[in-house]
Order: sequence, then C-alpha cells, then structure tokens
Amino acid sequence: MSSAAGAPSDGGGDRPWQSYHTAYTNGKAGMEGVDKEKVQKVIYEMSKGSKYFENEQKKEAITKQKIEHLRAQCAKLNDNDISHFQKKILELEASRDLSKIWLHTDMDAFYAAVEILENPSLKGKPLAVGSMSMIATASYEARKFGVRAAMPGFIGCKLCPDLVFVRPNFERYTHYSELARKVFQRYDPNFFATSLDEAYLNITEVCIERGITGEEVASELRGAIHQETGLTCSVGVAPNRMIAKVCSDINKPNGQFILPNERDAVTTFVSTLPIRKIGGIGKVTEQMLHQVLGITTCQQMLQKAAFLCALFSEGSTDFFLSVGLGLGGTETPEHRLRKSMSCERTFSATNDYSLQFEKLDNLAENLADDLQKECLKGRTLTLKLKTAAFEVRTRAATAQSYISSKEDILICAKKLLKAELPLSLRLMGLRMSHLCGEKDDPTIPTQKTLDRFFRLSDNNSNVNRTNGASSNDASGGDDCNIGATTKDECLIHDAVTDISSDQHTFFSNDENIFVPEERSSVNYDNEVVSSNLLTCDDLGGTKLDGNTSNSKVTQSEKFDDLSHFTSCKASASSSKPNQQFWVDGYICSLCGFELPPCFEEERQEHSDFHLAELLQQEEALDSSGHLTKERLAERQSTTPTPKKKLKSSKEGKHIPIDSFFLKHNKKL
DNA sequence: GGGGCACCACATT
DNA sequence: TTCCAAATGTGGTGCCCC
Repeated sequence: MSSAAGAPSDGGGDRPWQSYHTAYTNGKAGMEGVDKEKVQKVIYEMSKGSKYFENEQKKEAITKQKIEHLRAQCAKLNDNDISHFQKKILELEASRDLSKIWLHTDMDAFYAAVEILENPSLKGKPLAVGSMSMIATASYEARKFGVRAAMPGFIGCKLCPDLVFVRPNFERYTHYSELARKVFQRYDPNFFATSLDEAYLNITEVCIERGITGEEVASELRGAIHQETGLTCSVGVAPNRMIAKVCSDINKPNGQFILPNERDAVTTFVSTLPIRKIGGIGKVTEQMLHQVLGITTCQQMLQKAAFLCALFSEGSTDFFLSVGLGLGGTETPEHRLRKSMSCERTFSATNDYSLQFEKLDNLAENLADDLQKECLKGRTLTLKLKTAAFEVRTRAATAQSYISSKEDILICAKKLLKAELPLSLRLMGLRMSHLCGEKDDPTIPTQKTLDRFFRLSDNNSNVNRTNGASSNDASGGDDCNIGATTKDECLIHDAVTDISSDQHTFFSNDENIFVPEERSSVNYDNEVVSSNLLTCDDLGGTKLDGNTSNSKVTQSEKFDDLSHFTSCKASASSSKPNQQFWVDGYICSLCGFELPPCFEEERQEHSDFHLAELLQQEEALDSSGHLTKERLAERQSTTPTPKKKLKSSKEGKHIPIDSFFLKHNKKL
C-alpha cells in the first residue's frame, strides 16, 4: 500500500510554524502575493503556548491518530477489497446532467465593502470588520498583509499595524443583502441564498427565454448588483452548483468565470483543482486524503477510487467520487425548514458558578425570544460548553413536550450545566432542536419503551408521569413539562415509581444511577454536591471519537433540587470505580438491601464523602452510611417490593443493581 | 439488523 | 499585557430498543 500512501512530511524541525496549519494559511481571494511564510511565522509566534494553541495541537494529534488508523486499514486491503469501484463510477457518470446552468454569486468582502460604502473615509485603508478577538471580514487592502476572516484581531494587528477595526453592523448587511436579492429574483425567482452575501441561481430558464448565454447573464447580473447596491460581486457559472461555487472564486473580486456545459470542460477543470477548493472538504478531510492516499487534486479522487471505496462509507465515497467527476447538485433543492435554533456567547474564562448561571440565564432568555419570534417550540435542548482549555462539550436533553419559554429552557439548561461543574468556561451556548411550529399540533411523542415496560411490569400501575413530578419546584415553573427530560429518564422514572409505588425508591442500571424525588427535597448546597458527586470526568473522562475511544462516559443529569428526580449515567468501566461502588452501595442501603461486604469497605474509604454528611444531617443514614432504623422501617412499610438480598457472584465485585431490579421486575 | 436518539466532529460563512 | 466568533447543518458512531 505504500504506493497509495504518498505521505508527505509535515514540516517541523527548525521551522515549526510550517506545520502549524491554520484556517488562514490557505489561499483566499486577494491573498496572492502575500509572503505566506512570514504570515505563518507571525501567526505561529503569536499563538505558541496559548491555551488555544495547545488545544489545536491536541486536535492535530487526534487527526494524526485517525490518519494512522486509516493507513493501517489501507495496508490491510487485499485485491478483492479494492475491486468494487468501477461500477460506482459508471453509475455516477450516468447521472451526469449537463442541461442546467447554475450561477453562484458572492459579494466581494461583503461586510467590509458595506462599511466602506457607508463611510467612504475608510476607502483604501486596510479594514477589518470584527473585534480584537475575531475578524469577520477583511478588506482587500488588509488581505495584502495576510489579514483575513476568521483570524483573531490581535494577530491581524500584528500582521498589519495600521489595520482599522469596525464593529459589525448586521442590520446594514441585511439591508444590502436584500437589495441584492431583489436582483437575484429577476433571474431566478427560486434562487436560494446560503448566507447574506452568497446565493445560487438556476439561470437555465432565463438563458433559454432570452436567448442569451450564461456569460451574458453573469455580466448583466453583476452590473445590476453594482447599480442597485453600489457593491461588487463575483460570479461563477457552471452546469452544477458545486462547480459554480468554485468558479465564482476564480476571478474574485469583481469578476466572473464561466465553465461551459460540456463534459470535457468539466473534467479538465477538475483535473488539477485542489480538493480544498470544494465545498465540504475542510482542513481535516484534506489532510486525511492527502496523508493517507496522497490525494491533492479532484482528479486523484478517481485514481484512488478503489481505496476510497474500501476505506470510507458509501455516502462519503459517493461524495468523493462526484468531486472527482465534477458532479454536483443540479436540481433546485426543496425549501428546507429550520432544524434548530441556537445562541452562544464567548466571555473571559470563569469558574464562578453564579456568573456561569447568570450567563446561562441570558442565553435562555435570548433563545426563548428568538424561538418565540419565529413561533417555534422545540424538544431537545443542547448545552454547548467550551472550557478555558478550548475543549468543546455538548450535552443534550429531550423534553417530553415542546417548550419555548425561558423558564422551561432554563430548568433544563441548569440541569445540564450542573452535571458538568465545576469547570472553567469561556463559552456557553444553547441550541433547541426537534422543532415544531406553535401552530402545528405537536403530538406528544409516545414512549414505546415505556409502554412496554408498563405492560411487562404492572398492568395496574397508573403512574401519572407529569403529576409524579416534584411539587417543591423552587422556581415555580411548570416542571411537569420537563420533569423527565430524556427518554431514559422517563423510563427510569416510571420504572422507579412502578417498582416501588414509592417515590423514595432508588433505581439503577449498568450505566444509570438515578436518584428520585427524595433527594430533591434535601436542602443541601446543590452546587457542591452535584459537582463532587460523579462528574463526567470523575467517572472516566471525556469520550473520545470513533475508533480511538478508550474510555466511555456518557452522562445526562445529576442532583438537582428543582427536579423530581435526577440521574447520572456513568460507564461501568469507570476509571474511578470506587465512587460508583459507593453510590451503588448507598442506593442499596437506601433500598434496604443487604450489602455485600465490599461495599462496606467502600463506604469506609469514602466516609468523608460530602453527600454522606449531608444525608446524616438529614438523618437518613447512620454514621456508617446505612439507613437509620426509623427510615428503614418507614421505607419497608411503604415499599411493596419484597426485600431481597443482593447476591455477589464474586466477592468484592460490583453487581449492577439494575440487573437485580429488572430480573425481579420481570418475574412479577 | 434497523430505527431512533444522543453526542460529537467537521464544515461553511 | 492580553487576545482565537456565531449560527447552523450534516454525517458518523455507538447505544438502546424492538
């Protein structure tokens, strides 16, 4: 396989900056003639040693691992593995459609151009729209210095000391964007915009009706845009959208490039085209294809088709081969509904809980406002966190019903956040998905698994999920809506209630430790408890991606005084099993089960555990962590489930309580 | 084994 | 001196459930 792996050296040595790949070291319109090496060195020097830089290196290392993995896979391939590609290519080739003419238009340095238009004194100056932390757009004057979009402002300043900064003004950009769109409408009423400054137009009809060429439409459209907005744009015309987009970049700024609707023209065009120019191929994919298969141009995709088919999924392979053939979308895509709505904020890193919750409150408010503006509600809330070390985490919970109010969002979001603390954070975000319009009639999703559980466990059970929610919701919000926020939680919550007919029962399974309502009434310092008890990191660290995964921890919720139950999912292969043992032992004792001796040791070891103290304060447990006699008697009198001895198949080994519960339950 | 879901990485502007 | 965004979509993966 060595022939396929044209593994390039990745720099290093006495020129470390050469291997520091950033988004801005790639070619971008207006950056020809820039001393790339100098720019790269400046960026490297300014980034070196920062948290951001360290995180980038971490990410690079993960990419490298993936590359190694793919190389190893590649080396194992036999002749049979790599013989199934020609049919695929023929199929794709058969789908080629040269009957449509697509035009892609892209405003030149849009934000910067609008600012200059509004304030002509900026003309000719190197301009950056953005802030010291991030540049959204750089004018062409600034690009000559290597300054570009997505670059932090302070690096821009270093590259170009005279760089002028302007704060973005989206209302302005929207206004100009609308002017441009009115022009697009004339050429294709079904045009679709991909951002404020870019759009695709199917100009097939216009060309036929008016008997003009794509080139003529392009010139005319650019003229009209300039006339209507005072701004310039660049245009690409090609038989499909993928190529049209590449074409619009060729003669930027204020230019156009037309690729005729001929197969040869297309294949010639893509033959030397770097894969990075293709939309959808970013930094990581580019590196992977290059370092595993030596692919740098689109045509090489076809040369390495056999390997691509053998190494990647069908979807990915189809995409890669289409790139090689110069195929792309030719039909106007159906209007797609919004899938999610989100907002996020970066701030200076903080580990101050109150500040973090304050930020969360603001985010919830923003998101609720945005949702309500569009009359949308959603079911899945995703919390995004970026730690001070730039590590990004997302945590999601799905509510039983559709929500959009700030209060509902916040209850859910708080639970997700609490489960992650303590953390030093530099960014938080909230995203709502599983959307539906308010006018729609959102069917409450059925819990098939839950139904099944009920059928299996207790036909007489008449559990009311929502009414089962805690009544001590301090927020006063309608906790019923999101009492159980995930399917698992609904299942477990109902299972708990079902098994015991007693909300004081604890339930756990291999990966879930759930603590229902009773905990919610404990007046403890929730922040400290929830963070001391079983954080994701405590239980094995962050889940790694894909095949490299060596530790598994998933989590959903933990102790939360606002909910009627809480939960924590932890992997059985916890790196700190003691804590899980302890918790399970604790659950055992609360349920009135006899504990295997190993739990006693665990408890001794963790006698200083904060929660134990709190429980003692509550007089639920005695000094050894067992239920007090009074509480035990009370529990036994109200719990119909017979007390069982928890057997240990192997001395000192942890037995998941859930297997016990589940077995027990199924027998009923 | 397939569908649904959650999580995450990647991509684009 | 210090400083690296926001919004959104897609696809892969792994898990659970049927």
